[in-house]
Amino acid sequence: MNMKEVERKWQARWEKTKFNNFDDRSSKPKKYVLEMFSYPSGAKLHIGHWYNYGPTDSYARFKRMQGYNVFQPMGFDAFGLPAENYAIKTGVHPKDSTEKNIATMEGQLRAMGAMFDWSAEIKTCDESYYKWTQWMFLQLYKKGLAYRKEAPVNWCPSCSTVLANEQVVDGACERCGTTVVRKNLTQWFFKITEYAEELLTGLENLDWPEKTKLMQKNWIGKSTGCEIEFDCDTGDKIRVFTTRCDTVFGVTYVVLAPEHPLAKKLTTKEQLPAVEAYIEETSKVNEIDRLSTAREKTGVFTGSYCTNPVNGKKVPIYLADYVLYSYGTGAVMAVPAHDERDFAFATKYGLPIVKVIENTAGETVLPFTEDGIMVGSVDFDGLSGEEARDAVAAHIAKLGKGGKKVNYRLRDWLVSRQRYWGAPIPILYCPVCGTVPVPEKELPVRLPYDVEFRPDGKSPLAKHEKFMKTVCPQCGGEATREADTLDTFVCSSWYYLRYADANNDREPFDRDEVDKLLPVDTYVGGAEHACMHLLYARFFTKALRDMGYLDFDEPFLRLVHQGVILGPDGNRMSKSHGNIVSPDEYVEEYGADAFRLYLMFGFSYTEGGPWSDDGIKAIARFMDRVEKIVLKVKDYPTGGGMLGKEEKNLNYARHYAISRITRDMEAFSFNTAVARLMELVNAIYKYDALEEKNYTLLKNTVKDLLLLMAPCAPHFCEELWEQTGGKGSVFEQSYPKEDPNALVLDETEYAVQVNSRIVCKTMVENGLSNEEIEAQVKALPEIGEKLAGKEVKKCIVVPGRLVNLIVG
RNA sequence: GCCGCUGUGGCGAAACUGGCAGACGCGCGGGACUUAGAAUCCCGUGGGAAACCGUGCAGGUUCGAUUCCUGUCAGCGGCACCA
Repeated sequence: MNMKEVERKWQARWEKTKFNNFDDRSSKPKKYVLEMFSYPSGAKLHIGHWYNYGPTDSYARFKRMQGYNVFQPMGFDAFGLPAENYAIKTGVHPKDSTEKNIATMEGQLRAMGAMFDWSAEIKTCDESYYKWTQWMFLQLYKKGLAYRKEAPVNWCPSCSTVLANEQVVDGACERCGTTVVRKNLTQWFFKITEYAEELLTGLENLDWPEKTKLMQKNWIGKSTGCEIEFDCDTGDKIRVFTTRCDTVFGVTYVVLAPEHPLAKKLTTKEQLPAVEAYIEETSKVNEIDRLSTAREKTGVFTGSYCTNPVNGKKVPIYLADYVLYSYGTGAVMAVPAHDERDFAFATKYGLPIVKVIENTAGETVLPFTEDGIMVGSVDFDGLSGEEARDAVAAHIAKLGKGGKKVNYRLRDWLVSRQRYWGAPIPILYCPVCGTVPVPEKELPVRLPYDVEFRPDGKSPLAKHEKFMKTVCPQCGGEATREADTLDTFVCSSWYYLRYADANNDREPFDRDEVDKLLPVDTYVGGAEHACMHLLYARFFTKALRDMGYLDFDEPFLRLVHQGVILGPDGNRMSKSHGNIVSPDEYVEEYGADAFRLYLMFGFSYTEGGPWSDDGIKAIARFMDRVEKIVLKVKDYPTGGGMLGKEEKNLNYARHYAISRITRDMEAFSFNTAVARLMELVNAIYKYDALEEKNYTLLKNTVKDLLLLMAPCAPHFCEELWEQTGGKGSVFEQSYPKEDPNALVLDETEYAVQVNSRIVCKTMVENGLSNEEIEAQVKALPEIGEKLAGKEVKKCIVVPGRLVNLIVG
């Protein structure tokens, strides 16, 4: 078959008949199948795109043939850092390079033959889209879910610019090699923590991979503990969070994160130089290193003391970078006897170690971090575990110094970016009225085209006078615009909603349209999004629900992660590894269908693996075999009504394939689905080789083969469907349904074991009782030998599988 | 470092809920067809002469473990400004 011609023919026909567009008037149940949209960083589709979109499209087509009205949109996550970096390097404007890349990718995505509904296409960098991204920001702002506070950024003092984590290599700027420092800026945040509890409990009912749910759960990091207030001699109060308030009598010092607002305030004059040097030093260390338990602990004494509320003891206040300002209260009570980090720190700095928990199961070796009996804790001695913590927390509450507290590791979402290529934050600053949201009717706040990208200490928009200067909508006076743009994750947190009503210019989406199409039934994308994108999108959905814009709680009911196709050397494909494999030559040589089929067959979908093209020829051969037999059988007469053993076998193979492929397609187990197709083809060839055959049965089996295969090789099967006289599109046909009767066999092969070792196999008539099976097995000559003179102590019959005789 | 995942023939991989390890392919070996090659078709193929041994490694639970548990090694993903 001339695949190039066939692909063009069917793609043109689908386009012309709007075959892939969602049918708004259909009464069939809807199925929203969504692949994570593409980031147009390079001009061409890479193997990862094909791997994500090809097999998932086959799933969508499968659902369509099962009678669903399928919606499968596609778009582009078009803002982002790479386009801006490319602009800095080459001078090509991000808008120009992005639009060019998108145009190329659109063409390639069409050539893939996926049934994307292009009428719902979105590009996040279009005004018609980011207008509504800005609108989302305003709604969150109005709802009190967007706020400003100081937060650190990576700062390159030489380039005078903010760096993304990715641009920091070994603590230095990737461009100039200067050591990067942390610097505080006032930035915008979304209050995702407000939804921490619901984001956690909502996971329960989602059909998501368990590992992904677990990762989100750990990311949210709920822990129940106690907040305790330590009064400082200066009159300030330090609040600490601990999950081990049963150790509070063992506190020998308190530690603040170096960024803690009280850090400098509590420092005595004598200690100031040391403290300042330490803070400076820590600003160069990243969080991952700071959290490393293997790294040597460092810290500095502030010179001040505070009081342990439970025993009135004065303890010194230290700064140390193993305490993070972003977690809990940014301060901890240190109990070196019962915490490994505190123990290491106390040992290094010669601080006292006071044991207050005794091991009940043996010797107490410090640091002892498990639950045990409280000692040296006055009235609480003898208590342990939860009971101890409850009692201590209640006591602290009674003292008015804190009490039980639920804490989340989840932090608010920092959405400000000091960059150009993103949606401008729709806020302005008026000397009179303060922070003022841009009125909705003035949206979008347009991203100006003529900007200076060269990093020189000011973000690109801040340098653009015409953009920055504006008028306050409240007082009419002069005002300045916010110069930061939004994190691209904001754009991708609501795109799946926009697809439902992509061309609406009055509102981000019509509520009825969204409630009709959403939630997404099946969402497919990389596991690297497990925590951030997927959590942000869930947060947006919940916030929009609470603001009355939609009527469901979760955006993605089912989630599937495709694996990663690595380079042939087993490394992630990248320019630096020089191991990038382009799909283009394969598609050119074998066609889109063969390439898709190969991706489905050659890898476990959720695992991925190193690229290898061994076997792509086998797929081409398989397709040839299918074509040959389909065209051969087409010309057979009908009739031949016999139903012997051979016919029964063929019909069994046919319905076994239907049953298994249906199950495998549903489960995204594409490699086994294709294997079952191959088996069916083998069975058909075997039957066709017989002298006499039931032509009607053979024709029906071949027809089912075409229908089963259609989602996996869409152009190829459309063409064969047409050539064999099929009416309309093959995708308008119903997916074959299994006949349970055809799958019932007269007998089943059992493995027979003696003492759990296989001795022989035997055919067992179906429907026998366990006792009858046991008797039959014992009568086998091979078994008789083994059992000679021995007593059968136990007989285990696993129905349909095996018999295990235990003899003594 | 922390969180999560993965590890099965020469290779890609299968294996329902603890029940015959290696389906389906690649590769390889043999054969048919052909003047020859290509293509195609058929047969065989975990290791071992065999007893037996085999799912990263060491243990455990069980009549039975690729599957469950403990420990360990290796690789991969994420760690909040890459998306």
